[in-house]
Amino acid sequence: MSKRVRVRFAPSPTGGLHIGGVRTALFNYLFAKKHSGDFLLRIEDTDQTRFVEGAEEYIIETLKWCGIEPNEGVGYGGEYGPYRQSERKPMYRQYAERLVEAGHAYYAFDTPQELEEMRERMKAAGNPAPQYNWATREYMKNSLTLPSDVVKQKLEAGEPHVIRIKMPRNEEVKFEDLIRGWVSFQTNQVDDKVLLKADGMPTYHLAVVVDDFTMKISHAFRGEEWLPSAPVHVLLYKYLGWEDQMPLWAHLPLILKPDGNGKLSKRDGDRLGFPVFSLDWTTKDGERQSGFRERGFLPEALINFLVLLGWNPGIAQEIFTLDEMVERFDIARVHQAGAKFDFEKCKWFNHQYVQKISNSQLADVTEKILAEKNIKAERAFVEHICGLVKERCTFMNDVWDNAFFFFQRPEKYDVDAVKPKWTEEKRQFFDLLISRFEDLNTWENSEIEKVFKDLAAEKNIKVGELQMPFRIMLCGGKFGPPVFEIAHTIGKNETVERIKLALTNFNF
RNA sequence: GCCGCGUUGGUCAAUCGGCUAAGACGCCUCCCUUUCACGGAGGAAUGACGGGUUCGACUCCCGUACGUGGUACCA
Repeated sequence: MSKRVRVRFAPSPTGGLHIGGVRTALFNYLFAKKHSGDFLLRIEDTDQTRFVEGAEEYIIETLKWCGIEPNEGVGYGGEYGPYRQSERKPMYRQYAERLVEAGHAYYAFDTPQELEEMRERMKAAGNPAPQYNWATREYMKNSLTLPSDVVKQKLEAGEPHVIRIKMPRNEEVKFEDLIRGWVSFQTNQVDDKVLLKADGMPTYHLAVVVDDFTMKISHAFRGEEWLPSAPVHVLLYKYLGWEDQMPLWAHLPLILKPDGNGKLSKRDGDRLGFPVFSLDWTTKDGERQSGFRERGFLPEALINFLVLLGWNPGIAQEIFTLDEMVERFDIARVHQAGAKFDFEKCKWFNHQYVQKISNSQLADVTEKILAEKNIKAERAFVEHICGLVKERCTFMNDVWDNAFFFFQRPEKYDVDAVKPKWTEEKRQFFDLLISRFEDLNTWENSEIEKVFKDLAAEKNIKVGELQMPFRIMLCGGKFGPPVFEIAHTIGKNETVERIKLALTNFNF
């Protein structure tokens, strides 16, 4: 009987949540649902200097928007709280001290300056990345080098100190990663990580194992950037006597920049013109970072795109509902290699999903844009327009760009599309067309087309040669739904007015 | 530098020792449409390199190269 599946998404509230975080949350969610387990949200706010107001709410809102809500944790309650690490502060120290007593950790009194000096000295001696480890700790101020009475005295005097893990010498630490298989490390290569900081807060290393253990986490998924410190966590489970309760690890591949090298960062969005955050976010410096939601993405599309970045069910199908993802998801099929973010493909997914959406939903978004432009329109009309141009929309807020001419007359004309083939005969055709249109009693699509084509035949001009100028008169450019559909939709009077207006402008 | 992880078309990727190497995005051509888009039909484009193991290697092993991550009292 295996234990209940409990997974957690544990972000730090340091700003907007970028899509790498969203994907980590998604994989956790899918795994939890797949195994009828729990999905919890834990906030890792142990670094008080990096805490950002509002970031926690942002994370919760993102999860809600994406439809991958936790069922336990910050904002959701549960039996294993508190779920904010800052609120758990009092419980970490005892574990760190337990480790000290057992000889697996020690007090270190080195000041930041002393640490800096040590590093400078080592660098000067040719070590590019000095560590506080099995070798250097011998020369530092800690409970391993200082006489015990001095240590006791410092502790009692309340001298600032940290607790560091004492990495063993010449040992191999290995564990089986759900995605990568067996991974092993030599302890000599790992430094004596700080477990408890001078301010009494735990570092990530201590907090993640204490919390995962006490919250009964069964599977721990996190980004690949954590792999190098995994041996510290594995050892901590061992030293704390929780080895048999250690969650199964899975280190997720990174999401990389579309161009060049490195992992996707906040900067790449601005540089290449696409969002990397879930929602719009304004930093306290007033810097605005755009989000997928405001950009016009549908959460289902974003999720669908993200689930396939680093995971593949092995079938040709690419469009999945959340339920289908849950059904097919398998952590063992997550890739080992990082994946480059491809905005074109991301847009394709959104286009697919926009096509499925109702005209009414599209109209909701479009009405807001119309309101901003002070344009009033009947709801039914807006919905009809949305239906007409939907297939041309990649984003939810694309309707205006594809349909503005239904709401206002063109402000300029694509003269290059008309001028070269414009003739006096064509002008006469349109003059006549105006009166033919005015004589019409009804204004049906087919009827408009018939009148237009009959007149073209009378004047012996090819219909195709006339349709383009007609389109330019109505829309201003070479785009949009079928012309007769446009004429029908804007109505007879407006159509006639636009022809007249265009004719006065077509002076070539 | 050291350590970890990785490497199938431009990108996402299938393949679990039998490959004439799927599919999707993007790109190109054609058809539809005398617009744009959608849709349809085609096309170009891939196993980093070198050694093994094997009847047979994209698949397994080793080395090299390259990429990526870590190397903080940040997560």
